[in-house]
Amino acid sequence: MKEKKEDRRISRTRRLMHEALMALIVEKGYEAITVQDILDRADVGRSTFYAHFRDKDELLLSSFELLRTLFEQQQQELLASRRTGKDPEVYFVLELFRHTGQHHKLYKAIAGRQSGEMILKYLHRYLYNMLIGPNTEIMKKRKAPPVPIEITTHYLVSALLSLMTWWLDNNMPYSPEKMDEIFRTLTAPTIEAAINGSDHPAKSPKEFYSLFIDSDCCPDK
Amino acid sequence: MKEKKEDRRISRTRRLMHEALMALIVEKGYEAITVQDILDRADVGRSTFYAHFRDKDELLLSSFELLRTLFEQQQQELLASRRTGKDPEVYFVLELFRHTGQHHKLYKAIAGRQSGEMILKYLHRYLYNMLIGPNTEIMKKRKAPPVPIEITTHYLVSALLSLMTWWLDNNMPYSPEKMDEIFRTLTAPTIEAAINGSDHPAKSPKEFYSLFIDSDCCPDK
DNA sequence: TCACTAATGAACATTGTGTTCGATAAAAGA
DNA sequence: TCTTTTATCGAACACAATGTTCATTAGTGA
Repeated sequence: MKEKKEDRRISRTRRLMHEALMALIVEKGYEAITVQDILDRADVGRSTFYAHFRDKDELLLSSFELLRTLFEQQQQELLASRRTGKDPEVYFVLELFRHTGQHHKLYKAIAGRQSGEMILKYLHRYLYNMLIGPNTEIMKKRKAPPVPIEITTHYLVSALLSLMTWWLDNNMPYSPEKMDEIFRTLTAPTIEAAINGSDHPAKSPKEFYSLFIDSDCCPDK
Repeated sequence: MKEKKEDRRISRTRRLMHEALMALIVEKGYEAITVQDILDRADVGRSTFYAHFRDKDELLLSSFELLRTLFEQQQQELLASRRTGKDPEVYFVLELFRHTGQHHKLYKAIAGRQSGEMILKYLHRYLYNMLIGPNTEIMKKRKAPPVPIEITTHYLVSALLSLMTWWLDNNMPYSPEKMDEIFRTLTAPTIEAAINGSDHPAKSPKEFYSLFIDSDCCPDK
């Protein structure tokens, strides 16, 4: 059943503070926000703030946790509802882009350019830990990879986050489905090369740079 | 030749402040540093600091510019010395990894985990602007790419920076040459797919995820 | 040597932080 | 509805850090 023990005043205060923070991040960027700004916007007393959170960072982290829980619950429901269907798969990255599109205002405040650096590091670690287990499992059954698994995982998480923040910071000019397709286009060949092993070895520097430089010579400056 | 107009006291003071900042970043992280910390470490007066820099950020940015100038000068010299040789190519990413290895203490302070988020954004923009021009040039001569060039460029810069910071934060367990090879292994197939156009279209989500899930059937083809 | 100017250090106003506590108002429980 | 509980208020406080000012000191270049 419901664990509805929480005082109405508590939820109200916390909601007001979270809303104030989200609005302020979009307006002036996380670093520039003072606790006083949050108090004024949320119309909440100073001591009330410190009764709930140690500081600004803890409030932001709490907002992030709220969003993460929302996403994970939705994933669970999706997984349950599809278990009986013909296609039981839930594609993590696609669903993440969809969830981001659905709650883009929250995501923009929490994971966008204006948010605190701390959150992006936290997100990175969260996704990294999510991937490193399965990835290591896979590696046990394959031949030795040309690139260490920790690096590949780190790389893939950075790649996903870079697409995500680009998308948010450019006001989401593409659909979640398109972004997922872009992600797959950009990373699939990398994954095949780095995890499953490639038929051909790495290109030499010369070959590699010719991808950029085009047939004419002349490296810039 | 020399523009040696600068007062010895000025260079001395600036050097002391830069050194103090670098040491403090490694010790306690950029965000935790106060101006007072820098003054104590550099043994410099309060008003002297503000005579040189508006704030902490400007000092860090100045350190970054020093390093960037060092790198660019070295690149110019390298380019000049090799112009007469048999291999006139200077490979940017390889040279960047080499320079990083050579000055790893500075790079770790300025571009590592402990540094300010601001600098990484700055670096990202710097590298992005460096690549977006040539990339767009190339695109004019090719067929329409499956992924917009801005996204691919953003993606590649993030990928390079993620490898760079991983390398620094893990005490550089590989040689610059190895890191360059890893970079090429991970990005070359992506570049071919995204910039030069791919023979085969993006994998479907199902195919894509089977790269990870490692079902019994083999995801070749 | 001398004119110049960078560095000093102490004082100061200002802003933001985080804590405390009695009074008040709103909620939960009977 | 009445009572008990407790979250919030608001004002005061000590503290830490910022950024400015200015008269004084001392190092520099010519």
